[in-house]
Order: sequence, then C-alpha cells, then structure tokens
Amino acid sequence: MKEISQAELEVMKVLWRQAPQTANQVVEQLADASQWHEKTVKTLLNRLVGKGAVSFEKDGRAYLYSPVLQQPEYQLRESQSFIQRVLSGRLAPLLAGFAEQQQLKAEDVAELKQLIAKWEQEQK
Amino acid sequence: MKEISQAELEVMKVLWRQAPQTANQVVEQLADASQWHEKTVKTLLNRLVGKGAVSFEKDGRAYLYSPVLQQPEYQLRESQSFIQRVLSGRLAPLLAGFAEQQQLKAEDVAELKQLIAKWEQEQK
DNA sequence: CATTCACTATTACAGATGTAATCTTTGATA
DNA sequence: TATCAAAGATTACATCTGTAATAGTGAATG
Repeated sequence: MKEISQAELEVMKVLWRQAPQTANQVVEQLADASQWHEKTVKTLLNRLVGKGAVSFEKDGRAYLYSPVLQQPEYQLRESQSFIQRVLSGRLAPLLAGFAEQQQLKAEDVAELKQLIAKWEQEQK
Repeated sequence: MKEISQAELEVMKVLWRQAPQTANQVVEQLADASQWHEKTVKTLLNRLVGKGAVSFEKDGRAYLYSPVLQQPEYQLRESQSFIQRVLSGRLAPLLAGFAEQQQLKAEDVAELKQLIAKWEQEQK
C-alpha cells in the first residue's frame, strides 16, 4: 500500500465514518469543512483508488466508494512509523504532547484506565 | 518554520546528537546508515538552512552547522499535529492497538498513569 | 432518436521532495 | 603567483501533492 497524503487522509476519514458513499456524498461533507472544490475531492478519491486504499462498485451512473484500508490498521501503522521516525521508538513523548494539549475528557480517561487494568491483568 | 521532510529529519537527528558539525561530519554519519551521496546530504543541509531549521557559521573554507530547531520542540509540535491529524485527538485507539501487539511497555503504562493522575488533580 | 447532463477519466500545473550533477569560488599547493 | 582541489551555490530532473479544469461517455429527457 502506497503512502496516503494529508489531503487524501481527509477523504479517508469521511469514508471511515460511513461507507459506501457516492463521490458526491463525500464531496458534500468535505465542502463544509475544507473549502475543497468538487473536482479536487474526486481527484483525491481517484488517487486513493489507484493506491489501493479505496475500492468502488458501480451503482448505475455513479460509483459507490468504500475504504479498503481500515482506520484502526492505518492508525496503528502510522503510529508505529511515527514513533520510530520522530520519537526514536519512545511512546512517552507522544503522551506528553497529549497531556499538554489538555484535551483529555472523562470518557477518554475511563477508557485509558480500562486499558491499563487489562494490560496489568495480562502481565500477571 | 516550514515543514521538515523525512529525509531532512535524518539530517536534523545527526545535528541533534552533536553540534556544531561540518557538512562532511554530517555526511560521514549518514553515509553509513543511509547510502546517501555526499551531494544529497549537502542539498538537505542547504534546504534546512533555507527553512530556518539549521544555522551555520563560517570556519575558514568550511561551514559549521547547528540546529536552530531543537528536538524536544520538534517532537512536541509533531506529536500534537499527529494526534490531531491521524488520531483525531483521541489516544485510546492507539494504545489499544499497541496493547494488542504487545508493544505497550511498563514504562509507557507508568507514563500513562501519571498522565491520568495529573488529569484527575486538575479536575478537582 | 438526438441532445443534454451528470459522472468518471484524463490532463494540467506549480511547489515540495528525493537524489544528485555541475558551476563557482577560494584557500592551499607547486 | 598560477593552478588545483574542495566547499558551498546553483541547477537538474523525476515523483508526489495540492488543487483543479477539460474531455469523454452513457443514462435520462425532450
């Protein structure tokens, strides 16, 4: 799988929220947030198909697009490469970055606690 | 400060380990690890100077290069942007992935606990 | 059935990036 | 002092990216 660019990632996010979707559905969602022209979004969709990250099936005149690459896999892969490349293999600086942004919500903390509990179970 | 590309980052890492260094010192360290031609490394150094991430002072015929952008700042900035761009501001999915791959280390968990403790302090 | 739309496919083009090669300058050497 | 060699500066060139515009095609409409 080829690398996915930043602009392409925004398109993937839309497809990850819901799939399949027509090009126009994707365009609409991105028009709000990003000011992108319809043609731009369609180019990005095409490139993603070329890269094997998105597939489509015909539905009459239009196509229905779906992600091939799934978000959890993408996030894991990118995180691992980011941690190696930028953080020299250490997760801690990333957590620190998170802390400084002060954007932890109660819900997140609960989730993190659960993760820790599970992890500690497995260590025994 | 402009973005630093992946190849440029490798040059920064060498300068972060030690500074100042001549172009040739940098070249030598990268020749081992990366197969880069001398000219390539010098181009990267130049681009980094152009981007304001590296400075130099003359030392006779050669230049001595030093990082302007420091590694901790770079790591923090990149981490925050990565958290937003790739993780949509949420840490849990990433950690879940790591846990699943048994890549979560005790050190990471300790850091995570601290993060949570700090958060809980702030809530009071 | 001919024409027009609405889609997709193809093409465009400038700036960034990877990866060097060539040009210019200047200190070192014969 | 004239020449050479090594540093940095400039130029090169294919890809990738961001951001569209234009061309082609088949389904819907008059």
